[in-house]
Amino acid sequence: MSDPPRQVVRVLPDIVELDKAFDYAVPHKWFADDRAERLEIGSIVRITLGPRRLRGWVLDTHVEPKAGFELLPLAGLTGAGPPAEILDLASWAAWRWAGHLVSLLRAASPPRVVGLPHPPSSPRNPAGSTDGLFYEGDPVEVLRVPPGTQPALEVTRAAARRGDALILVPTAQDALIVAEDLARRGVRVARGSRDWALAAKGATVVGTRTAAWVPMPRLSAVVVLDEHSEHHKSEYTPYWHARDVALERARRAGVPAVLVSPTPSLEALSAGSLRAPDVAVEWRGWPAVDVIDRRGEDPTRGGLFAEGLRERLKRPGRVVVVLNRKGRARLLACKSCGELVRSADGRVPMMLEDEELVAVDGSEHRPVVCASCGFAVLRHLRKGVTGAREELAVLVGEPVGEVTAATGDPGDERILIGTEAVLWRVDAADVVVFLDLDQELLAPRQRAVEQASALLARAARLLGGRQGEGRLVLQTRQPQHPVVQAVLRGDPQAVSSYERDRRKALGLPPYGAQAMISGAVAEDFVDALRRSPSSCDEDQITVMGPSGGAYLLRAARHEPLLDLLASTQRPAGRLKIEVDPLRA
DNA sequence: CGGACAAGCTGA
DNA sequence: CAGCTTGTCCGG
Repeated sequence: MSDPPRQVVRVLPDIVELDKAFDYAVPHKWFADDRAERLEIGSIVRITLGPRRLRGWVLDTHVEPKAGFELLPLAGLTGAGPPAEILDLASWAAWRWAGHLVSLLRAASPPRVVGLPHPPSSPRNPAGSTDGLFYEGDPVEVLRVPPGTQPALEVTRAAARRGDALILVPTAQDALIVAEDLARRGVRVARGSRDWALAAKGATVVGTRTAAWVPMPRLSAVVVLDEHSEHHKSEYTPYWHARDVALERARRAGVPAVLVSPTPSLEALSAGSLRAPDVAVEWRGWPAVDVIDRRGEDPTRGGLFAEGLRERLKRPGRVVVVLNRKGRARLLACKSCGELVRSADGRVPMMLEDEELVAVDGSEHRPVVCASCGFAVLRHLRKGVTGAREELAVLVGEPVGEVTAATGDPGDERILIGTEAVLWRVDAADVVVFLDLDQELLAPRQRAVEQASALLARAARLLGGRQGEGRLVLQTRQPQHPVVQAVLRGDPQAVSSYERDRRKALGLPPYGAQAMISGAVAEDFVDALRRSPSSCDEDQITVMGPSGGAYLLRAARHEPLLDLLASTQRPAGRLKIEVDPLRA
């Protein structure tokens, strides 16, 4: 009927579950104006699909049209989208986190319409001197910096001196601090995806995790601050990690990356080479620590507050008390010797179930007897934040404010108590108390040790380094635990080694691959995986579960597991896949 | 995904 | 057999 199309493009509609591309003709009149010319890979267009008008991304600008097939014309050209190299990066991420490309393209697209095109046009940030902060020829570097100092700004300044740098930070507050610091130094700064168009013209980019996707035509370095922070991980499926996206991006662009953290993750340490400061310097960057060993207490009374805690709370200044009691913390302690009831290897707490002790991960059963002294009477250790607040107010004889993830701004009480959320609601403190550190250390999660370290590092940042008056107070029955010893000595190395050995032995990420599969159709999907020819041969993928409706897949390496997940047809219905889950 | 359409169930 | 539900297929 109509003229044959001069140009055919392939478009991915913005519908997550569809996950299928369609071809359209570029309208003839787009050649009369400049729209055909400005249409490029990643451009955001409007299409007609069945009865619907939808947004979509151009995946390919020159597709061989199928003969004898009438194509619909594109319905409109909306604006700029992720450029070709970001689209490739998003495809890689879709594989890496077993998700739909559409979800990642949403993260990689400008929040508001941006006009076309976006050639690198503006004046360059001068690419200049490299100073010792970037090792040439060592593509990924892990910089361990103690929490109480602020050398992170030195790193971001050094990165910006190299040219356009991508700087990822955990929170909007951090982004503001870094961006203002650089702007004061005359650096052209784009604030993450909110300044998408500016970034696309060429600038140093500072932002939280979505900034990992912003176009940067002249990327020259990548920096991730507090790379260990869970803020860098997406809260929605697919659960992509900005640190890993940024590392892949740096690798592809052939530019150096620096991962900065007081407590580097094993993922970081296995991606690059570690640089730590002098032992004495690092020690000074951690606050003074008070460990209150609760094993020696009279176990018949005890409660949340050890003897001696009251004086520490009476120290002048802001006091923050942390009690993480959201999940079911099921801790038992011996009534005689006070030792926590744990599995034989000491990693997992045990609870009472039908007249016997069962490890919370089900790995062990034994009779109700304390393993350390043989006493057969145990008691529960429990109490929530609200109850604790009232008790604490009585103990110190002054009002105490309560902060949880759900409450608003903290009041003006001198003493605050809350879940770990309280550590993000203030920006400085004179005393931070962990009422029950054992709950963190023994949480039934693979990453419990790393997460506990991260909490302590956050607290340490609020307190400042050892030259100040800040005090970190830890109530625990495990004073010898590597996490406790590490803060005490201001040296996180021991935790890294301990965790590395443990995870290597168990084949846990990053020394192995995992995927947690849940949702209504999890069972169907896992059946399909089992039937897949590639799952039964040499790749050795094991399926565990279901436990609480979720399956856990494990493999020695990521590639075979991710390839299997990507190549298996997903049944219709709710399916959640989390690669290398943080909990579990 | 959301619609179109076909095949199955129900009611009187 | 109308009227409704459920399932499968398809869109360019």
